[in-house]
Amino acid sequence: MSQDTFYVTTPIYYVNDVPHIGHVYTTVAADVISRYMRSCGKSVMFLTGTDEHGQKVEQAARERGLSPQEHCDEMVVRFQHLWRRFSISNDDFIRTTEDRHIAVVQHFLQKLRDSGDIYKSTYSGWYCVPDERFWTEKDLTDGNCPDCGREVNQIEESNYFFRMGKYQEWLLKHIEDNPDFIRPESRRNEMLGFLRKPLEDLCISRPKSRLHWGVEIPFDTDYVTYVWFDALINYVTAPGFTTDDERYRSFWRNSTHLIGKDILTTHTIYWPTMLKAIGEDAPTRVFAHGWWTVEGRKMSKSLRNVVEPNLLVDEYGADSIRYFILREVPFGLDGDFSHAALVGRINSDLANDLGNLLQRSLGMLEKYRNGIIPASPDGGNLGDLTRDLMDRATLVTEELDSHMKELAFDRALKTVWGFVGASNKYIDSAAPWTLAKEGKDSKLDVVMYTLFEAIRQVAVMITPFMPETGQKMFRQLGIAGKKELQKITSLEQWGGLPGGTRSFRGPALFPRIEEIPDIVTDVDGQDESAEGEREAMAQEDRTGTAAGRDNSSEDNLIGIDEFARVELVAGRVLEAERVPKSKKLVRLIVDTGEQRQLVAGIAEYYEPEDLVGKMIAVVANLRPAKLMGVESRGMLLAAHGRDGLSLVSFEGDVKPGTRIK
RNA sequence: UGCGGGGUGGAGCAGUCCGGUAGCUCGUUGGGCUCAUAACCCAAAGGUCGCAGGUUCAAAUCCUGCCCCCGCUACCA
Repeated sequence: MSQDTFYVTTPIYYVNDVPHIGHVYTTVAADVISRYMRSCGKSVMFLTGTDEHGQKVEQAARERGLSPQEHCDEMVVRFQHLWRRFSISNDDFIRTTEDRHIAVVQHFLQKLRDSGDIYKSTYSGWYCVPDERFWTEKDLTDGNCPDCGREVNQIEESNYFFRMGKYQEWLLKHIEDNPDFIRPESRRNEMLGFLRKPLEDLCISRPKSRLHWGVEIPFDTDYVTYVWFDALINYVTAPGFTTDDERYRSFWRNSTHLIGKDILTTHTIYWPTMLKAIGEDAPTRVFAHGWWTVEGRKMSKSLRNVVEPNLLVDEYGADSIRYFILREVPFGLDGDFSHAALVGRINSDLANDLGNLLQRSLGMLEKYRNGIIPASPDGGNLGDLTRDLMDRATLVTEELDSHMKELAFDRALKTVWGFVGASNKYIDSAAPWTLAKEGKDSKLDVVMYTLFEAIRQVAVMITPFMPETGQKMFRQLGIAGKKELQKITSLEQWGGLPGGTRSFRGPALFPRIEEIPDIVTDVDGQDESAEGEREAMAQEDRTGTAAGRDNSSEDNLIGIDEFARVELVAGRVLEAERVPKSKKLVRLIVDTGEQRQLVAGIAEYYEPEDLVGKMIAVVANLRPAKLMGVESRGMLLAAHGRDGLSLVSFEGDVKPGTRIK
């Protein structure tokens, strides 16, 4: 029974996030494996959804003047709509703010409480009021908030903790005994390494005074639960934990979590121990895939519009993108998303190899057999060429299956494309045009039938990856309505395609793309600002509040008020010396009305002694930072390009501390 | 600066753990075919496997040192 079920999940995406290629990647992978398993006749459950609790959501909602729930209801649509565009076939979509989920989280918490695995503890630490964040002693920068540099207060706080440490040995053994639990192997080793250190207990609550928008702890209404604790439980909520036990168990027995490599710890340490503590099994498999760079660079705000998923679908179609992201890079490794590579794949694999195979075959069928696929030749003199192709089909089906079970999507596709190549070669070797010319009708029947059965098998195999394309192919093969002939199960035996089927030649599956579209053209020439944008992006990822303003990325104009916030002053360099062991840093004491210490990365261009006495321009209200242990309060201005660096200076006499506008 | 990843024909990669003809895709060149989306099929050219030492009968692969690139971090234009 359990062998016939298959359960796969994506992470629940943070509802504030702007959907990007990473979200698409995980979700498409989950979709492909789901479609494949269904095609194999399994009972499949495919779950995705959104994580809707937490402070950032609360905050973003407040800024928009909405209730958190209203805010979520609006934001969630961006994911749901995108998944429709990408032909995602999820069976359920869970939102952590749904009653069904909240009930399970509370049940979970109560059960842990009852079994004694939750305890309350008081500790003290440092709290940054404006940031609403808690820091430990060692987080602090010069006694201030490491995030904003502002003052922090020592407070005492009580919270609930889950006795995670108690399960360390069990978990270690579980990982050792189940080599497939954490995949790929490099990630498994990483977690085994992680578990060499003692596993600490996990804080699972937040006082409502700090955070309201969350699942209330059932045994203490002054608290809500930690977002991760809430989020992970979605995986058992959806299949019916506590509400439909039979269904839940049948799916949980064969469960796969697909995740990005950044959330490995939560899924392979927190989650299994949480389940263990309430007497439930760990998920069967957690597979962590890699990250995408874009055009060779880390994804940044400016690059993001280059891979904005909706634009990609507009430009290339969902199937091409689905194919590319799974074909280009082994699942589990990092990869690069470049339009040149994408266009290369589309032209070479999809247009030339696959599309052209169908097109030329249909052309011949029309020419030689009026578009009707001849009857299946019964046994006898098939010839070596035909036999070879049939044998190869069997092998390919088997290979595909083993790759799919391993989630090795790239190899699965390579295998199928090997067969596409063999089919193209079969045409050349069998030379139907010669057979037609020479009037060798029965031989031509054999070749045409073999060819179309091969194409049908290709269509079946690629349908999980490219569902629209699969359907187009079935339509052209004249078997659009014959669902049984579209499933992997129909490949067990050669010859499913009925003779006498009328084909419908349609437009090319994938027209060649001759030029790389101009969504890419703004990629270059942004090097100067790449740094800042990278930072902006990182910031945004953390806060996730960019949704409203993200679409205005072209417009980087600021208002005078915004500029006015930057406090620029003139300053005289009093002292300058190299920061020991640094490559570029110079420590400066500058008189800007008051004396302040700056650290500037200009040592490659200026000798410290030459700087003394110079007037420079300084950003005075920059957040202090520590560079190689030396505090810098402000930043000097300089022009910096490929060919060097030049300090901004003044034309006439200026008094230190003079404001620059 | 620390940690991690990497340097293999024009491009992108595999091979490195477990030494022994250096492989794949794209591109290039030549040929074939004419059914097809200038597509398909065949063939060829093209590589000091980052550098320098060492171990070995034999090193892309093992050892030592060095150089360079990328990511996180760090050294704020």
